[in-house]
Amino acid sequence: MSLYSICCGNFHQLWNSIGHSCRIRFLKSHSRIISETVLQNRRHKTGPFSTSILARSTRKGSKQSFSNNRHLHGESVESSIEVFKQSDLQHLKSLQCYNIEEKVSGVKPECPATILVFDIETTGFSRRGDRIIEFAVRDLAGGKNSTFQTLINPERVIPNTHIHGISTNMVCRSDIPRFGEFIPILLQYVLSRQMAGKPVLWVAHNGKTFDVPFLICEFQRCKMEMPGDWLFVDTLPIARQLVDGKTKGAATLKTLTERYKIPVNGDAHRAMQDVTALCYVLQKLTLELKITVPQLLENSFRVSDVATTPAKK
DNA sequence: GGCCCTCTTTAGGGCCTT
Repeated sequence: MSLYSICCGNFHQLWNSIGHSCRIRFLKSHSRIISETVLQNRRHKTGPFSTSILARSTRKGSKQSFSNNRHLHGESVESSIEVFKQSDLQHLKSLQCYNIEEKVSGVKPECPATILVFDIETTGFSRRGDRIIEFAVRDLAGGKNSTFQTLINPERVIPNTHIHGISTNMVCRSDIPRFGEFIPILLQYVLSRQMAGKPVLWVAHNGKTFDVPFLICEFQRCKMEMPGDWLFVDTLPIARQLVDGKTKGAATLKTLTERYKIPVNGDAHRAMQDVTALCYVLQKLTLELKITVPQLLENSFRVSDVATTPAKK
């Protein structure tokens, strides 16, 4: 099971929706309209395919590696034509072979997890002294209500408006939820997206040392616990398998969007814009490094794996 | 501030996030 097979139709939508990102201030979901092109393509597709390939990290000294097995579906490849370069498609098609088991059963394998790409905006870099002021997430499965974003009231002056454009007056209002009020809404949203008996896989860029510890500290400050079936993946070490990690700026989200020629519109450093960009980057990274969803799960980390210090009282 | 790399490990510096 690859991200390709999960997201092709959704990424097709993403591609078409760039420039039409959510501008919702508080808890309004963003619906997806299924493309007629994708639907038409799917009507003419053959059964599912899968293949096994050898994939190794080429970055010297990299400690993170992903083993093999990728699964592709004919419909995924075909419906992604408008999203990917012809060279990418040729690469994918060259990997295809019949999976007898799937062909006989005719059952399309389900994704082993709900994959949620997310990003936060904060009042600064310190998870102890700063606060989250915006949260955005996109479910790679797509469909209705697949995106969700909200501003969050930090109950303090925002010193870095020049970074994200979010001012104190925008969030320090009675109609903007505090993080403690936001948590149950987030939990309810995630539950609405979660498949029974399967984990939730959160994806963020530099999430291991920034987004996830920030979230954990906010949960702790509100005396709440994260669900035990939440797993996390950081795209930064994955990207560093492809680029020179010692070169300044080589693995930033901005550089990666430029590397893959991903058009980025809208306000810079806003959470949903970065989420949309990261969705594309994730797809491209996993394609280039031949990383499957099971491999992402195998290399994910849990809350207990993140070193955090208590939030300041 | 954690992670990673190296001119390292008895340390120091750069990257990445807002």
